[in-house]
Amino acid sequence: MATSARRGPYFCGIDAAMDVVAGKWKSLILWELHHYGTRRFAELRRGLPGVSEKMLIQHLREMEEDGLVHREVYREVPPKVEYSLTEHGVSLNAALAPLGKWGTERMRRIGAEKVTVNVAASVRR
Amino acid sequence: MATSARRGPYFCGIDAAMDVVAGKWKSLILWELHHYGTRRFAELRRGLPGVSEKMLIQHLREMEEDGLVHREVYREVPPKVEYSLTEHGVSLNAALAPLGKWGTERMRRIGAEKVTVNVAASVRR
DNA sequence: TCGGGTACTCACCTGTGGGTAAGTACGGAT
DNA sequence: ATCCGTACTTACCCACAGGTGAGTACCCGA
Repeated sequence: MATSARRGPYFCGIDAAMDVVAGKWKSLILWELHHYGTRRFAELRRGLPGVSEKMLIQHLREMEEDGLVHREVYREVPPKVEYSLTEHGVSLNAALAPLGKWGTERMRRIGAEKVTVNVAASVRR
Repeated sequence: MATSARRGPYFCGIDAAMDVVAGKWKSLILWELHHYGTRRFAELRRGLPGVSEKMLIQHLREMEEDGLVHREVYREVPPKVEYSLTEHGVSLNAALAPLGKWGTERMRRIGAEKVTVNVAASVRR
């Protein structure tokens, strides 16, 4: 994978911000961590119906590199790892809030559906 | 191309907003149109050093579909087309402002460079 | 007459983002 | 004895985002 850069050069601030948020699940991870404060790997996986474990880890690692996410490992058996937002992650999440509002408004306008979380299915597997 | 959907379903507002902004140049087009009010195709191309004409058009068409951009054609020779933001485009741009600030701060933190616009080169070709 | 500028369209190609599926090491429950 | 759950890692595969380069129809300036 060679741990892609995400260090510019950028055209502008939006460009730089989009770079760390780009990725199918990153904004959702951000939201999930903000909402719950602290989450374990499997909790995140269940909270984001449809993520593959590979992408979840990859995104978490990148967000850690980018200083958005803190990773706390408890040397236990079975393994336990807790993820949480750093100060930068929290501020990024705050900066995304107006965008979220705009998006919600857009969903209303175009009558988009929300993802139907088939809880039964996602728990089953 | 089959004009991809961008109509959800979405997990949340951010998801819905990211969907219309996703694309290497869209946020920059938004900024450019916001800054200048109205821009012609070739002006945009020159304003975004590195865009391919194909992507510029494709993005503009999608943003028009999404109701962010207005396209005004003047039936002249040589052709003249003016692009500008719609009300929704303007509000999206406003919603992106805090994100832009955050990104600018991040650039400062990590010491990222700005894209060096080699004007000579981009004019030459 | 040639080149450059307008705004595109079309065909082709490649890199990579993201998905699938299996494997690992360990303990507890059934 | 087997399966489930923890948190991953690895290998493989494919769709598609985005780039390249050429073509179009017209006019203007050198």
